[in-house]
Amino acid sequence: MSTAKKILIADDEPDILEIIQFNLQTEGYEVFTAKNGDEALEQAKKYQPDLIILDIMMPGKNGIDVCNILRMQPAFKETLIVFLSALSDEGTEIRGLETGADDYLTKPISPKILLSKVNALFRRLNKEGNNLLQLGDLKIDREKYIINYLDNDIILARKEFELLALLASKPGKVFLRNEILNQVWGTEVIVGDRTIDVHIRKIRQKLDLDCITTVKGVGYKFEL
Amino acid sequence: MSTAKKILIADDEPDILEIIQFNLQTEGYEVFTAKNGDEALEQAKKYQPDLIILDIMMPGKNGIDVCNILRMQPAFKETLIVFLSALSDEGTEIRGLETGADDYLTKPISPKILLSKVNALFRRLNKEGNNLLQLGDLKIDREKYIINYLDNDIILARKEFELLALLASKPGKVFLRNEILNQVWGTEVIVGDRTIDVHIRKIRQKLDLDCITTVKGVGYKFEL
DNA sequence: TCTAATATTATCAAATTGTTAACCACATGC
DNA sequence: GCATGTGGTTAACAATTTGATAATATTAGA
Repeated sequence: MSTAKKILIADDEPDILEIIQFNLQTEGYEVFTAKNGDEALEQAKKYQPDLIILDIMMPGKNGIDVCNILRMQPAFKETLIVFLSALSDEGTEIRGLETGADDYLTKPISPKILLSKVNALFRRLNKEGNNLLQLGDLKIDREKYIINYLDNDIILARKEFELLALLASKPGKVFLRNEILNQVWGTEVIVGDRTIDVHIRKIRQKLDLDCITTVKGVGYKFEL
Repeated sequence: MSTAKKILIADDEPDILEIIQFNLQTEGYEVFTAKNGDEALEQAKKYQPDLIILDIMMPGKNGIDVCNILRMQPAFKETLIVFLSALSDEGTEIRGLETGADDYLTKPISPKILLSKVNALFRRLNKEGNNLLQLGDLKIDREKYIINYLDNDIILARKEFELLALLASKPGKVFLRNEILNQVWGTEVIVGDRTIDVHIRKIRQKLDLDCITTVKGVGYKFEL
């Protein structure tokens, strides 16, 4: 598990700052605050947050200025930036987004919705790359279509791979033969009784690892 | 330059569909539309859009259902999904975002703002600022259309280049034949079964480097 | 023990991909 | 206008892999 995500909030209204801070902390985020644009820049440099929530109207440098300054620096090219403003006119919102922000939210906003939006942003950000199951020494990469056991790549044919991926998607769960047929073969195709067995056999053989258990009369399950 | 980004819009109000379609097309996006949930699923499967804009209240399957169904399929795990709804109650919005959507917009919305939001989403998604890929001894310059291997320039034809550039954009990832067709050939053109193979063959030949692996029944992947 | 369920093995047809050559469209230079 | 070259697609066939089945052996459990 990675360390908690860091969020910096900049707003000149202490009340709002506090409410948001409380809600985000409750959700497990590490939160920093700033009361104006210059403080926001300082804090950003100091803590390198993963997400910055910027009010637009602040004394001194406003939010858009801050965003511009940040986006010019390589260190903040990829940082998530969200505006949170009472200004809801079209021009400002468009300008805000074109500055390179990832979202533009308008006050008043429910803390829960803010939280959902923040979660959605992080969800998208983290989606980069990793589509793989890690099960002990066994790695199943759906994107690369590779099984890796103890650093050895194992080549499975399509059906074999899909079957193993299915079983391994819920370790311990017993998949009925019907479920397996539906998931791997689809509902249209009809195949004989022994087809599943044969594929299971091939997986067991290639993996050389006792990880698929037969539950007689029911189905199969994956377990290390 | 890669092909235009594809956007699918699903809404049961023809007027809205048309306005949004027009605005997005003007901006250079390739737009598909659907009048209800089921149609949205069909179109999504058919065109593999980069972004899907879903109305929530639609006859038959509603937007949230559609999102749920899409997110369960590997092919749509990474697709951008945005809700656009007249429902502005907190519960729905939160549920929408937790379903795995990237944003939740409320009607009425100014076309310009929608455009800005869409642009912002694509901006974040495309980490590609770098027009040249460096992969071991292989350099791919998307701007100049030049491949260089061990200091030798290799001339590839356009389709060959785009195909290689696509595969190399995510080393290791297996690109389905469908994905390849959509990305390199576009959705309008229909080409025969062997076309991809022939191009792959030409690349392999010109590159004289074993970097493209066949995953039978699935697709191709680039790997050094 | 006895039986139904599963494992194993070999085999073969079907599906998938590789390879080559031919064809057409289009651009280029003469 | 005419040869020439290039890029892109397809057709035809070869090579390969896959996955289903049949036949048989083995096992778990009532």
